[in-house]
Amino acid sequence: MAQTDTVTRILDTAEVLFAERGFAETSLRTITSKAKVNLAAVNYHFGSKKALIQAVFARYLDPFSERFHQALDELEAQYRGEAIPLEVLLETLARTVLEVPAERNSLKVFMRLLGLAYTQAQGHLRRYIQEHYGNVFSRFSDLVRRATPELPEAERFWRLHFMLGTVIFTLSGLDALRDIADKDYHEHVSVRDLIRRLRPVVVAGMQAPLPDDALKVAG
Amino acid sequence: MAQTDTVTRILDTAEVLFAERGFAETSLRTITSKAKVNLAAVNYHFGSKKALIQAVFARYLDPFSERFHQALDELEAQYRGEAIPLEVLLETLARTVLEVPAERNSLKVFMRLLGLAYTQAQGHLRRYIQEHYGNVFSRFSDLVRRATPELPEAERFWRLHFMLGTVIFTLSGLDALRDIADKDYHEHVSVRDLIRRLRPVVVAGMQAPLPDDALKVAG
DNA sequence: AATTGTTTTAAACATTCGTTTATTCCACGC
DNA sequence: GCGTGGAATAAACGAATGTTTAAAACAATT
Repeated sequence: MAQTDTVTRILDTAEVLFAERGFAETSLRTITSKAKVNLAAVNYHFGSKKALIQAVFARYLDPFSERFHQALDELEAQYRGEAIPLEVLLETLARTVLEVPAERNSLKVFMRLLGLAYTQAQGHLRRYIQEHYGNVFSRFSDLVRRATPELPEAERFWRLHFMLGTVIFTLSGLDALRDIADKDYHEHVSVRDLIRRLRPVVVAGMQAPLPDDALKVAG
Repeated sequence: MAQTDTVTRILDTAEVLFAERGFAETSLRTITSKAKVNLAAVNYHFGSKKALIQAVFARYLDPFSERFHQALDELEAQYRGEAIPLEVLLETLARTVLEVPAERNSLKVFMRLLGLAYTQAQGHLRRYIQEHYGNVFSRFSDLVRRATPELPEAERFWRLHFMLGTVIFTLSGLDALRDIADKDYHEHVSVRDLIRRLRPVVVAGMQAPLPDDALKVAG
């Protein structure tokens, strides 16, 4: 075995560079030279750049998916058919998201990658994620439905994505925002600190009063 | 003058392609061929691809900035030194954002571009926007401060960006989300409809209770 | 009609990219 | 020791990119 496995070194380097610059802006040559690995190694071990991108995501999402399913199993057993409160669901989601990358101290990278998955073109990535991890989102989404029976179907769908936007946007653009915050408010925030701030905002957003029906149909 | 001005045709085509695929993924050859314009025209009229990207943004943000300043002038005159209520500020912001691209029916494109400006690498773009339009944000941000005196400085800063994330993330990923919503809920939403849904969520998020101080200092 | 300055055009340029090839290296089993 | 097979390497390939060049086309002025 080399000093560290070549595959691991590629993944470690790639995820950081992808998170910093995006996929198209990160060349295989940049990755392999920074990882001190031969250029051809990526195609040898992963097959293509697309496959490397997917592998980077899988390394986070596989453990996340497994742990989150497990955590939801426990919650469902605990609540025995009753609806699980929204705060508990959100808390569990947050805890799992925090746990997974904690071992490698890469929470920031993970968040940024999630943001990229949504905003970057890369149709193959969206398909890959949808195909491999769509059921986790479905399950969570069903539980949220039972926790917020007062919300109309569509309203809940949109609010979930509003909140997803809040979290991913903030945490994925964290570095830039933190620079401003440091400068203007002399208060250095950690990711965990931010999540503490996010919680009441997300809960309040989900439970906001329904919009009035004016202008319901519009062009 | 050609059928339509070459510069305009380039801008019209570029903004749509940028919004669809991002900046790095859109080549000058794709733009110029779709715009039925010679490849060299971009470098002749704009100087470089970077300058073209900035010009695309300026065409939206210049009118936006002007109108928004003007709207805030009127509000300040109307409230004569009193604090302008948060709802009014948000309403004014939303109205201006809706007005600017309305003339070209390009609200979706505008929103997507805003999202890209935040999430794509393109350091030059962030610098350009900060430099040219930073004062509009500052002014708005000051008015929000006066409207929410109960919020600690830093908390308000972060909540503003939480809400910015909600809006930009949702509207810039609109097409993908709308596909799902159409399929699952048979309810087709317009951008204006979404903004109607967004309003109570944003207001509630800004006015959410403060987070408890547990774990205030964390790694 | 000739001249001027601007715009358009086709072609080439120099890089950079992802991928492939052919070779070398190296550990392991026989 | 020898051969075998997986891994690493250097080099090249073909395609695509942003940019530049130099000539042609055009419009307006005198």
